[in-house]
Amino acid sequence: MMTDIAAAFLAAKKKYDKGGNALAETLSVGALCLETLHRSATLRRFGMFSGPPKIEYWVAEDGGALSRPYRPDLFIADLNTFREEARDFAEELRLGKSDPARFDRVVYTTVSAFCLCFDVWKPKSRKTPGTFFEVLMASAARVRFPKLAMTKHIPIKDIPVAATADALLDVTGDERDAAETFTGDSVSTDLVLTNPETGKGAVVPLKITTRERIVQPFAHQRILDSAYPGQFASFLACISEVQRDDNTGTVKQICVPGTVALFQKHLSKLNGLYYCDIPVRYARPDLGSVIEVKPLHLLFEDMAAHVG
DNA sequence: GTTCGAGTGACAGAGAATGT
DNA sequence: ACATTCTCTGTCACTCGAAC
Repeated sequence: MMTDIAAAFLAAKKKYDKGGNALAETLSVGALCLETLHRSATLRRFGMFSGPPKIEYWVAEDGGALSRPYRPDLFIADLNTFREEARDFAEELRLGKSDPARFDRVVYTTVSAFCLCFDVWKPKSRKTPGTFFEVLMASAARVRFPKLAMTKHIPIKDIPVAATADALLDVTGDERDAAETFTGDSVSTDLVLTNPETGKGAVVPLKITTRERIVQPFAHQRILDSAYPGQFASFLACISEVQRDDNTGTVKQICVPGTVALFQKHLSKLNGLYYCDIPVRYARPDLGSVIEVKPLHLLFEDMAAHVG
């Protein structure tokens, strides 16, 4: 059964890589995952996030293998309901306006169903769920913004290194010459949408979890700020930040609010953090006053506002 | 073939919270 | 007051798959 899911995903990715619109395909993969979970796994309560507020999490289980925790209140468990919601979601994207709750729930369910399948039946494959999230959101963006150019890389051309980086090192003349003539630089991200008319671009790093890589979007934004001042804005899009604690039967939200605030104040400014499932710690006003943390359905609106 | 990036389990140190 | 446990954050090691 995992071969079916993997094959369906591969076909969708292939179409997306070739520049096609793979939204319908990725949503179908989500439905296939949901169907497979109902047929071959048990969906059951796992435990609570300690809060406040307390939040209930469920897991998928098969043959002793447990999935990551998911939120049943955001997860469309019924297959027929999901198919209907997914169809409406795609239609609304085409029209350029989305129902907020539907947007978050469809994305959350599609990605979570895929993750749960991989957690239970192909746990060694760590990278694939993140790629799936990327293909889904990029395909959705392609439908929502047909006029914007879509890439994954931003070339950094002909910018003297001495002018872009802070003068932290007192390099010798030879070293500086070597650095200034290096021209192969490029910022590699998940998704970049650029308006050909205004030249403005939205950079969207897409991550299942930011843990361990949180510095990356800030570093990229900093590079872009010095290479193309005022042109690019970053919108960090994530699903959730949770981890099972099997010792206590609880769910932990893995957050680094101090680090995020520090980077936002002193490294570079992201336009915002966007979550399907905003971690409790990130929803608090002390962090919100430093960086905006919003539900995922506002992502496309905010991107549109930036690129014009 | 090799290299590289993404995601995850595990763990360590600091400091806070709790127990005795 | 002291000891123990918990929480928060940062880091390492590892695997897989994509890219070269």
